[in-house]
Amino acid sequence: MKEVNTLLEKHELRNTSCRRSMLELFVQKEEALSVSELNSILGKEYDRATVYRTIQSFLDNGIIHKVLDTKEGQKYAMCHECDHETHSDEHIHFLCLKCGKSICLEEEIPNVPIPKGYRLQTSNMLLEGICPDCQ
Amino acid sequence: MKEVNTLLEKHELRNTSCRRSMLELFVQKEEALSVSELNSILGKEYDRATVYRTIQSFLDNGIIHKVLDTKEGQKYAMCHECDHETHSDEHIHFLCLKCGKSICLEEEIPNVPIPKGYRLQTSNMLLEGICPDCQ
DNA sequence: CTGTGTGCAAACACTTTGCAGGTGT
DNA sequence: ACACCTGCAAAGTGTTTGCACACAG
Repeated sequence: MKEVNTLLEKHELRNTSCRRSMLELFVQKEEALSVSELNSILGKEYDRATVYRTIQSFLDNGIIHKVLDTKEGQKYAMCHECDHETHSDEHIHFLCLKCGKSICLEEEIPNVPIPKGYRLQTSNMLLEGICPDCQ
Repeated sequence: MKEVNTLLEKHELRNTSCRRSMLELFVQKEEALSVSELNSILGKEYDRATVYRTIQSFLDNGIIHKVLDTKEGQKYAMCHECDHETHSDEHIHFLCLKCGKSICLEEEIPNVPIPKGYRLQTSNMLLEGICPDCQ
Protein backbone atom coordinates (compact mmCIF):
# COMPACT_ATOMS: atom_id res chain seq x y z
CA MET A 1 0.00 0.00 0.00
CA LYS A 2 2.76 2.40 0.90
CA GLU A 3 4.52 1.23 -2.23
CA VAL A 4 1.52 2.30 -4.26
CA ASN A 5 1.45 5.78 -2.77
CA THR A 6 5.15 6.19 -3.34
CA LEU A 7 4.82 5.14 -6.95
CA LEU A 8 2.05 7.62 -7.64
CA GLU A 9 3.98 10.37 -5.95
CA LYS A 10 7.14 9.54 -7.81
CA HIS A 11 5.33 9.84 -11.13
CA GLU A 12 3.45 12.97 -10.09
CA LEU A 13 0.07 11.37 -10.52
CA ARG A 14 -2.76 12.39 -8.23
CA ASN A 15 -3.50 9.91 -5.53
CA THR A 16 -7.01 8.77 -6.35
CA SER A 17 -9.00 5.75 -5.29
CA CYS A 18 -9.09 4.19 -8.75
CA ARG A 19 -5.38 4.54 -9.28
CA ARG A 20 -4.60 3.12 -5.86
CA SER A 21 -6.82 0.08 -6.41
CA MET A 22 -5.52 -0.65 -9.86
CA LEU A 23 -1.91 -0.13 -8.97
CA GLU A 24 -2.35 -2.29 -5.91
CA LEU A 25 -3.52 -5.11 -8.19
CA PHE A 26 -0.55 -4.77 -10.48
CA VAL A 27 1.84 -4.75 -7.52
CA GLN A 28 0.26 -7.78 -5.87
CA LYS A 29 -0.18 -9.99 -8.89
CA GLU A 30 2.82 -11.62 -10.44
CA GLU A 31 0.79 -12.08 -13.61
CA ALA A 32 -0.01 -9.74 -16.40
CA LEU A 33 -3.63 -8.61 -16.43
CA SER A 34 -6.03 -7.83 -19.23
CA VAL A 35 -8.64 -5.10 -19.09
CA SER A 36 -11.39 -7.66 -18.65
CA GLU A 37 -9.51 -9.34 -15.81
CA LEU A 38 -9.06 -5.99 -14.14
CA ASN A 39 -12.74 -5.23 -14.52
CA SER A 40 -13.84 -8.57 -13.16
CA ILE A 41 -11.67 -8.09 -10.08
CA LEU A 42 -12.66 -4.48 -9.53
CA GLY A 43 -16.32 -5.17 -10.23
CA LYS A 44 -18.30 -2.09 -11.14
CA GLU A 45 -16.44 0.11 -8.74
CA TYR A 46 -14.99 2.26 -11.49
CA ASP A 47 -16.24 3.29 -14.86
CA ARG A 48 -14.86 1.44 -17.86
CA ALA A 49 -13.63 4.69 -19.37
CA THR A 50 -11.74 5.50 -16.20
CA VAL A 51 -10.07 2.11 -16.20
CA TYR A 52 -8.88 2.62 -19.77
CA ARG A 53 -7.65 6.14 -19.01
CA THR A 54 -5.86 4.92 -15.92
CA ILE A 55 -4.10 2.20 -17.88
CA GLN A 56 -3.07 4.77 -20.45
CA SER A 57 -1.61 7.06 -17.81
CA PHE A 58 0.28 4.18 -16.19
CA LEU A 59 1.65 3.27 -19.62
CA ASP A 60 2.65 6.86 -20.34
CA ASN A 61 4.49 7.06 -17.06
CA GLY A 62 6.31 3.78 -17.39
CA ILE A 63 4.53 2.22 -14.43
CA ILE A 64 3.12 -0.68 -16.40
CA HIS A 65 4.02 -2.12 -19.77
CA LYS A 66 2.23 -4.11 -22.42
CA VAL A 67 2.50 -7.87 -22.37
CA LEU A 68 1.72 -9.86 -25.47
CA ASP A 69 -1.01 -12.45 -25.38
CA THR A 70 -2.32 -14.71 -28.12
CA LYS A 71 -5.66 -15.25 -26.48
CA GLU A 72 -6.97 -12.22 -24.66
CA GLY A 73 -5.60 -9.52 -26.90
CA GLN A 74 -3.54 -7.25 -24.71
CA LYS A 75 -2.33 -7.52 -21.14
CA TYR A 76 -0.39 -5.28 -18.80
CA ALA A 77 2.09 -5.81 -16.01
CA MET A 78 4.24 -3.79 -13.63
CA CYS A 79 7.40 -2.35 -15.02
CA HIS A 80 10.51 -2.94 -13.05
CA GLU A 81 13.11 -1.08 -15.00
CA CYS A 82 11.00 1.28 -17.04
CA ASP A 83 10.63 5.00 -16.91
CA HIS A 84 9.36 7.66 -19.28
CA GLU A 85 12.14 7.08 -21.78
CA THR A 86 13.13 3.45 -21.84
CA HIS A 87 9.95 1.50 -21.92
CA SER A 88 10.74 -2.14 -21.86
CA ASP A 89 10.83 -4.89 -19.37
CA GLU A 90 12.93 -7.43 -21.08
CA HIS A 91 12.02 -10.64 -19.42
CA ILE A 92 10.17 -13.60 -20.81
CA HIS A 93 6.45 -14.08 -20.31
CA PHE A 94 4.69 -17.41 -20.13
CA LEU A 95 1.07 -17.81 -21.16
CA CYS A 96 -0.77 -20.84 -19.83
CA LEU A 97 -3.04 -22.21 -22.52
CA LYS A 98 -5.24 -23.85 -19.93
CA CYS A 99 -5.92 -21.19 -17.30
CA GLY A 100 -4.96 -18.22 -19.44
CA LYS A 101 -2.61 -16.73 -16.85
CA SER A 102 0.35 -14.70 -18.05
CA ILE A 103 3.29 -15.21 -15.78
CA CYS A 104 6.46 -13.12 -15.74
CA LEU A 105 9.50 -15.39 -15.75
CA GLU A 106 12.83 -14.38 -14.34
CA GLU A 107 14.71 -15.27 -17.50
CA GLU A 108 15.98 -12.52 -19.68
CA ILE A 109 15.28 -12.46 -23.37
CA PRO A 110 18.34 -13.73 -25.24
CA ASN A 111 20.00 -11.55 -27.80
CA VAL A 112 19.48 -12.66 -31.33
CA PRO A 113 21.35 -11.63 -34.45
CA ILE A 114 19.16 -9.40 -36.59
CA PRO A 115 19.63 -8.79 -40.30
CA LYS A 116 21.37 -5.70 -41.60
CA GLY A 117 19.38 -2.53 -41.80
CA TYR A 118 17.08 -3.25 -38.90
CA ARG A 119 17.35 -1.11 -35.80
CA LEU A 120 16.19 -2.91 -32.71
CA GLN A 121 14.36 -1.14 -29.92
CA THR A 122 12.43 -3.68 -27.89
CA SER A 123 12.34 -7.44 -27.60
CA ASN A 124 9.28 -9.43 -26.63
CA MET A 125 9.19 -13.10 -25.95
CA LEU A 126 6.10 -15.08 -25.15
CA LEU A 127 6.20 -18.76 -24.39
CA GLU A 128 2.99 -20.73 -24.45
CA GLY A 129 2.23 -23.99 -22.79
CA ILE A 130 0.96 -25.37 -19.51
CA CYS A 131 1.85 -23.78 -16.19
CA PRO A 132 2.77 -25.74 -13.05
CA ASP A 133 -0.67 -25.23 -11.48
CA CYS A 134 -2.46 -26.72 -14.48
CA GLN A 135 -0.37 -29.85 -15.02
CA MET B 1 -2.16 -18.81 -58.12
CA LYS B 2 -1.63 -22.48 -58.75
CA GLU B 3 -0.07 -22.62 -55.29
CA VAL B 4 -3.25 -21.24 -53.83
CA ASN B 5 -5.43 -23.85 -55.50
CA THR B 6 -3.13 -26.62 -54.38
CA LEU B 7 -3.22 -25.38 -50.81
CA LEU B 8 -7.00 -25.27 -50.71
CA GLU B 9 -7.22 -28.72 -52.22
CA LYS B 10 -4.67 -30.12 -49.82
CA HIS B 11 -6.69 -28.89 -46.88
CA GLU B 12 -10.01 -29.99 -48.37
CA LEU B 13 -11.42 -26.51 -48.40
CA ARG B 14 -13.78 -25.50 -51.17
CA ASN B 15 -12.20 -23.34 -53.79
CA THR B 16 -14.08 -20.08 -53.50
CA SER B 17 -13.29 -16.60 -54.70
CA CYS B 18 -12.86 -15.14 -51.23
CA ARG B 19 -10.51 -17.87 -50.13
CA ARG B 20 -8.45 -17.61 -53.29
CA SER B 21 -8.06 -13.84 -52.94
CA MET B 22 -7.16 -13.93 -49.28
CA LEU B 23 -4.80 -16.83 -49.62
CA GLU B 24 -3.17 -15.14 -52.59
CA LEU B 25 -2.45 -12.15 -50.37
CA PHE B 26 -0.90 -14.22 -47.64
CA VAL B 27 1.25 -16.07 -50.19
CA GLN B 28 2.42 -12.89 -51.90
CA LYS B 29 3.16 -10.77 -48.85
CA GLU B 30 6.17 -11.49 -46.78
CA GLU B 31 4.54 -9.58 -43.95
CA ALA B 32 1.94 -10.57 -41.45
CA LEU B 33 -1.42 -8.93 -42.06
CA SER B 34 -4.11 -7.69 -39.71
CA VAL B 35 -7.82 -7.94 -40.42
CA SER B 36 -7.99 -4.22 -41.15
CA GLU B 37 -5.07 -4.44 -43.55
CA LEU B 38 -6.75 -7.31 -45.32
CA ASN B 39 -9.97 -5.36 -45.57
CA SER B 40 -8.28 -2.27 -46.91
CA ILE B 41 -6.57 -4.29 -49.62
CA LEU B 42 -9.62 -6.31 -50.53
CA GLY B 43 -11.89 -3.29 -50.42
CA LYS B 44 -15.56 -4.12 -50.05
CA GLU B 45 -15.31 -7.17 -52.23
CA TYR B 46 -16.18 -9.52 -49.41
CA ASP B 47 -18.31 -9.20 -46.36
CA ARG B 48 -16.57 -8.56 -43.06
CA ALA B 49 -18.11 -11.65 -41.56
CA THR B 50 -16.81 -13.77 -44.40
CA VAL B 51 -13.30 -12.45 -43.93
CA TYR B 52 -13.37 -13.37 -40.26
CA ARG B 53 -14.76 -16.81 -41.01
CA THR B 54 -12.16 -17.38 -43.68
CA ILE B 55 -9.36 -16.43 -41.32
CA GLN B 56 -10.76 -18.82 -38.77
CA SER B 57 -10.86 -21.67 -41.26
CA PHE B 58 -7.29 -20.96 -42.38
CA LEU B 59 -6.22 -20.99 -38.74
CA ASP B 60 -8.05 -24.24 -38.07
CA ASN B 61 -6.36 -25.87 -41.02
CA GLY B 62 -2.87 -24.68 -40.22
CA ILE B 63 -2.64 -22.53 -43.35
CA ILE B 64 -1.97 -19.33 -41.47
CA HIS B 65 -0.86 -18.66 -37.91
CA LYS B 66 -1.19 -15.81 -35.48
CA VAL B 67 1.56 -13.24 -35.28
CA LEU B 68 1.86 -11.06 -32.24
CA ASP B 69 1.70 -7.32 -32.58
CA THR B 70 1.85 -4.61 -29.94
CA LYS B 71 0.07 -2.06 -32.04
CA GLU B 72 -2.64 -3.51 -34.21
CA GLY B 73 -3.83 -6.26 -31.97
CA GLN B 74 -3.55 -9.46 -33.94
CA LYS B 75 -1.96 -10.31 -37.25
CA TYR B 76 -1.74 -13.41 -39.40
CA ALA B 77 0.84 -14.88 -41.73
CA MET B 78 1.37 -17.99 -43.84
CA CYS B 79 2.44 -21.09 -42.07
CA HIS B 80 5.37 -22.89 -43.50
CA GLU B 81 5.69 -25.91 -41.32
CA CYS B 82 2.26 -26.07 -39.76
CA ASP B 83 -0.52 -28.55 -40.15
CA HIS B 84 -3.61 -29.50 -38.14
CA GLU B 85 -1.59 -30.78 -35.22
CA THR B 86 1.57 -28.78 -34.79
CA HIS B 87 0.60 -25.20 -35.11
CA SER B 88 3.65 -23.05 -34.85
CA ASP B 89 5.97 -21.29 -37.13
CA GLU B 90 8.93 -20.72 -34.97
CA HIS B 91 10.73 -17.88 -36.55
CA ILE B 92 11.19 -14.35 -35.30
CA HIS B 93 8.92 -11.51 -36.33
CA PHE B 94 9.95 -7.89 -36.57
CA LEU B 95 7.48 -5.08 -36.11
CA CYS B 96 8.41 -1.70 -37.52
CA LEU B 97 7.31 1.03 -35.15
CA LYS B 98 7.23 3.55 -37.96
CA CYS B 99 5.34 1.90 -40.81
CA GLY B 100 3.69 -0.79 -38.75
CA LYS B 101 4.75 -3.65 -40.99
CA SER B 102 5.32 -7.06 -39.48
CA ILE B 103 8.13 -8.82 -41.23
CA CYS B 104 8.99 -12.50 -40.90
CA LEU B 105 12.70 -12.89 -40.28
CA GLU B 106 14.64 -15.98 -41.21
CA GLU B 107 16.10 -16.40 -37.77
CA GLU B 108 14.79 -19.16 -35.58
CA ILE B 109 13.68 -18.48 -32.06
CA PRO B 110 16.44 -19.53 -29.67
CA ASN B 111 15.74 -22.09 -27.02
CA VAL B 112 15.58 -20.70 -23.54
CA PRO B 113 15.73 -22.53 -20.25
CA ILE B 114 12.31 -22.55 -18.62
CA PRO B 115 11.66 -23.11 -14.94
CA LYS B 116 10.62 -26.47 -13.58
CA GLY B 117 7.00 -27.42 -13.87
CA TYR B 118 6.28 -25.51 -17.03
CA ARG B 119 5.50 -27.43 -20.19
CA LEU B 120 6.38 -25.51 -23.30
CA GLN B 121 4.31 -25.74 -26.44
CA THR B 122 4.98 -22.69 -28.59
CA SER B 123 7.51 -19.89 -28.64
CA ASN B 124 6.81 -16.43 -29.96
CA MET B 125 9.36 -13.73 -30.40
CA LEU B 126 8.61 -10.23 -31.55
CA LEU B 127 11.31 -7.66 -32.08
CA GLU B 128 10.32 -4.03 -32.39
CA GLY B 129 12.25 -1.22 -33.95
CA ILE B 130 12.79 0.43 -37.31
CA CYS B 131 12.86 -1.55 -40.53
CA PRO B 132 15.35 -0.95 -43.38
CA ASP B 133 12.77 0.92 -45.48
CA CYS B 134 12.04 3.41 -42.71
CA GLN B 135 15.58 4.29 -41.69
C1' DC C 1 -28.43 -32.60 -55.36
C1' DT C 2 -26.24 -31.71 -50.96
C1' DG C 3 -23.75 -29.39 -47.78
C1' DT C 4 -20.66 -25.76 -47.29
C1' DG C 5 -19.73 -20.80 -47.95
C1' DT C 6 -21.46 -16.21 -48.47
C1' DG C 7 -23.94 -11.75 -47.75
C1' DC C 8 -26.92 -9.20 -45.06
C1' DA C 9 -28.61 -7.56 -40.81
C1' DA C 10 -28.47 -7.51 -36.16
C1' DA C 11 -26.37 -8.25 -31.96
C1' DC C 12 -22.54 -8.12 -29.12
C1' DA C 13 -18.07 -6.64 -27.23
C1' DC C 14 -14.43 -3.47 -26.80
C1' DT C 15 -12.53 1.20 -26.71
C1' DT C 16 -12.63 6.21 -27.17
C1' DT C 17 -14.48 10.88 -26.63
C1' DG C 18 -17.03 15.16 -24.81
C1' DC C 19 -18.85 17.20 -21.20
C1' DA C 20 -20.35 18.38 -16.52
C1' DG C 21 -19.44 17.80 -11.95
C1' DG C 22 -16.24 16.08 -8.15
C1' DT C 23 -11.70 15.69 -5.90
C1' DG C 24 -6.68 16.14 -4.79
C1' DT C 25 -3.17 19.37 -3.97
C1' DA D 1 -8.94 27.92 -6.44
C1' DC D 2 -7.44 25.40 -10.05
C1' DA D 3 -6.23 21.74 -12.69
C1' DC D 4 -6.87 17.19 -13.02
C1' DC D 5 -9.74 13.02 -12.57
C1' DT D 6 -14.04 10.66 -12.80
C1' DG D 7 -18.73 9.10 -14.27
C1' DC D 8 -22.11 9.15 -17.60
C1' DA D 9 -23.74 8.89 -22.13
C1' DA D 10 -22.85 8.44 -26.75
C1' DA D 11 -20.32 7.33 -30.58
C1' DG D 12 -16.82 4.65 -32.85
C1' DT D 13 -14.62 0.32 -33.94
C1' DG D 14 -14.03 -4.57 -34.09
C1' DT D 15 -16.07 -9.23 -33.99
C1' DT D 16 -19.72 -12.78 -33.86
C1' DT D 17 -24.13 -14.95 -34.98
C1' DG D 18 -28.62 -16.46 -37.42
C1' DC D 19 -30.73 -16.99 -41.44
C1' DA D 20 -31.75 -17.39 -46.38
C1' DC D 21 -29.70 -17.84 -50.67
C1' DA D 22 -25.71 -19.13 -53.80
C1' DC D 23 -22.40 -22.08 -55.33
C1' DA D 24 -18.63 -25.86 -55.37
C1' DG D 25 -18.18 -30.54 -55.60
